Amino acid sequence: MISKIYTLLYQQYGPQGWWPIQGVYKTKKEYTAQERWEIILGAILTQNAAWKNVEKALQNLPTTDPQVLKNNPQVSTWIRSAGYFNQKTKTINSTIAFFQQYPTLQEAAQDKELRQKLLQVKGIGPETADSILLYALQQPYFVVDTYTKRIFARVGVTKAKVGYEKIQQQIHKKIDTKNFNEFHALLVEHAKRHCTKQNPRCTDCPLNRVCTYAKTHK
DNA sequence: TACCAGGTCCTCG
DNA sequence: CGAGGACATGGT
Repeated sequence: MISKIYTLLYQQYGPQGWWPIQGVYKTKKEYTAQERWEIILGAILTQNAAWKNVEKALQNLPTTDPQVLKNNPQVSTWIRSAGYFNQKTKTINSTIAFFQQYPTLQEAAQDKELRQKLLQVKGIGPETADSILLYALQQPYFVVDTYTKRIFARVGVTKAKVGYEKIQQQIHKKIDTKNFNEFHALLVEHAKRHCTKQNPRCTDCPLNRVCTYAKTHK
């Protein structure tokens, strides 16, 4: 069923080309350090926030250079629009300090225990850690977000309340590593276009033939 | 007005 | 563990 969801969404929406920063990354395979930091910052800023507000915050930053941002008192005002700006400022500082133990981000990516270590950083939970690993460092971890949980629960793949690692493992078993990036992006697009929290649009939903929720909510 | 948006931490039972 | 509250802005 998980593979079927991927196929149906890909047929409907086509390649998404994430991570979504003003279209810049859509054709790139290798990122510069500056671009990787922009992704890391975006991953932190988007915690329970609308992406539009995150973009605004990123545009307010004069740079994504961690040396400039670290412990910079202006950061909390620059990122204000993303919400929770006091917490996120601390998380940004902690994350910059964390990565400074590595010579480069590329070398951090070689650390086999990087995920576990990232989860020790206050403010970095499983979703943010996996967003950093997958999108900034190209490591094979699927990003489970609120959209993934909602769509899977409605379709009937998972129970309403299943843990993060559990649902991630199911996806890791069924989806090819090279498509983790694309699948997550497709789920986000689908959640916004059809599988909204309130009043989902099931009538013309590309998943309605395989969805438990759609069958009971016409 | 109330609710939602690509979470995480802390506390309590 | 799991539930519940705190953290904060901007759009509808």
